[in-house]
Amino acid sequence: MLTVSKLAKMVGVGPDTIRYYEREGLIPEAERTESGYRVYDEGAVRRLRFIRGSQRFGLRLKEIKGLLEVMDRGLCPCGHASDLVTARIAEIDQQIAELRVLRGDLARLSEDVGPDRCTPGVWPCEQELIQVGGGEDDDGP
Amino acid sequence: MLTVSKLAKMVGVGPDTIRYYEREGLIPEAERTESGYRVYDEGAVRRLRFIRGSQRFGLRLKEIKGLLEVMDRGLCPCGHASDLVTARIAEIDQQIAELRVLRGDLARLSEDVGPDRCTPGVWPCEQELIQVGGGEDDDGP
DNA sequence: CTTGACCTTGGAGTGGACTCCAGGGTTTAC
DNA sequence: GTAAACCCTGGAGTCCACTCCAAGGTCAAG
Repeated sequence: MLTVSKLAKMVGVGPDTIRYYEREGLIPEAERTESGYRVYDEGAVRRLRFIRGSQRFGLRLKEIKGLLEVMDRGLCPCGHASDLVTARIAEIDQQIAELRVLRGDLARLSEDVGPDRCTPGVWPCEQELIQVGGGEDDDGP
Repeated sequence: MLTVSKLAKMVGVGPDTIRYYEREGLIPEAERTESGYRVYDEGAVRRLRFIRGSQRFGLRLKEIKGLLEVMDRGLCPCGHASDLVTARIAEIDQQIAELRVLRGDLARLSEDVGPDRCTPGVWPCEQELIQVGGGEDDDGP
């Protein structure tokens, strides 16, 4: 019989996290001892590992909850999971693309701006950072 | 003479954002009209453009505040800015690397798991998502 | 003179996933 | 028998950069 912090240790989270997952409905309300302590079995370990594993793949608790609800109805969540994963891949590609652009901008910036670039009375980085056209001035309705 | 929302429009932010920056000390307390309205000049436009420009480069308000404080002391912030930018580049490289790993994992996952992969009584994605070794069991102190 | 668009303030809410707290009760080890 | 280490609860705090709110004051157009 597992107490909350033994379970926590087994899956590599804090006890508060488990209580939080319970509050959020990701795991069912735990059985209790006479004195009110939560008790868990191997099923809880599996469930928590599933949650943590899904998180490692960048799924959000809300989405994981959806997956678990499908499983709790006895259905296979693979189709649903596959959709989530496909969507996440697209998001990641998007994110990587954005980061690459940003990285390019930063690299250019760091060439132009440095400790040895300072000119009396002028702050090169200010110009670089302001970047003309910074204001998205509305061009009238 | 610019009111808060005219200034806001000029730099492409909401008026609340400007008041927020003031509260946070990124811009000095604005001059006021007799009736207490904030009034701004071109300097405020420059300052806000600097803030927004720095944000586009992924700098955090706290860091930007640091840059502005250097500038307010009459010094060139380029060295400091250059450090921040270098650090940010490293962070971004790290982030891109992590995202690439994650993307690879997800791609593999989505090959293994799909609507047509379901086997009666078995949920392929559960195994895939659990990933053996999920628990960072402590191996003793 | 009225209407509506602005301005003021302090404070609360957002999202995501925890994390920590006080003020109790319980169990375990010595 | 007592001290340490656990458990419980509800609620608040964390980070970040806003964003929205109510309740009131002010200003410009017609």
